[in-house]
Amino acid sequence: MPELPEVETIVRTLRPQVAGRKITGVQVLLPKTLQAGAEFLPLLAGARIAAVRRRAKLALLDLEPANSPPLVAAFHLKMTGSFFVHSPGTAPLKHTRLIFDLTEADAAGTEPQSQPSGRLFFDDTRTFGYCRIMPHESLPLWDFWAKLGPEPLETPAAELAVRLKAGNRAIKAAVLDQTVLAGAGNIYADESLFAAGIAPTARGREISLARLTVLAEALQAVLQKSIEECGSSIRDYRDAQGNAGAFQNCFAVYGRAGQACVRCGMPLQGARVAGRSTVFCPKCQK
DNA sequence: TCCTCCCTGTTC
DNA sequence: GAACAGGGAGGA
Repeated sequence: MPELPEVETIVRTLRPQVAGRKITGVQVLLPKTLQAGAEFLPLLAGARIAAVRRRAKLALLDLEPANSPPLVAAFHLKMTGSFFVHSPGTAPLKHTRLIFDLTEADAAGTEPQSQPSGRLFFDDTRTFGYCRIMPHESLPLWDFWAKLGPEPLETPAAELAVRLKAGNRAIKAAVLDQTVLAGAGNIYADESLFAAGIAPTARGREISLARLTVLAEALQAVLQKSIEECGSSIRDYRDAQGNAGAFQNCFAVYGRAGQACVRCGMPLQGARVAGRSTVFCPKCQK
């Protein structure tokens, strides 16, 4: 379940492995994974990977085809998407959905080498993830992209607080809503609500702006800390070098229903909020 | 605003 | 062999 810190870690570990290299070919092993942009596949042979970046929970490859305008490949990893660079000739794995064959990084002005020197695999066990290829200039026209809220780590907490206050739903639903702020998922929603002492079911409208600012700051802190720990590895998350993160060792509430609250010792409570499994402390969170 | 569904591997 | 994990689309 890559959320913002995990996708950021994946992008950081993928970047040095593929940036500057050229694509020599693409294999689509599961058609539905390529959710849009199949018509651009013929342009990819010879395209240079100019940048690897993140927005919200999306991993983006900026591509420069040889003789046409820039493209972007936008990947949503959902729960089980992952990247890994294998040696040339490596056969697809059981859950490999997409393969980009790559050359070595090219020196400026040189022709792309004809021999592939690596294969970028997009693996996705549960097939919820997707890739969309589109012209770079079309990115703002993609509805999901256009509706994304601000990056929580690049936005003042006070501004995030105002956005969280809108609406009358459970505050956890607002934190998870990518149009309110982009990048939080179930883990970081629960962890930030605990850190801020706010019950996940509290209604945004009824929480003071001061407390919502505390929540926004808590979210920023927990995301930042998790990035430093290279994300949370529960079940199968790995970065693009196959390494696990360590932030799961810092969880105060996520996955700890029935265990003692780290603050007051009371048993943590499990519940279902906003359609998601939720853990909170009934005493510390109001 | 809230619920169901998509999907497969793991756990009970 | 059922319950569960969950981001986001789509419908009630």
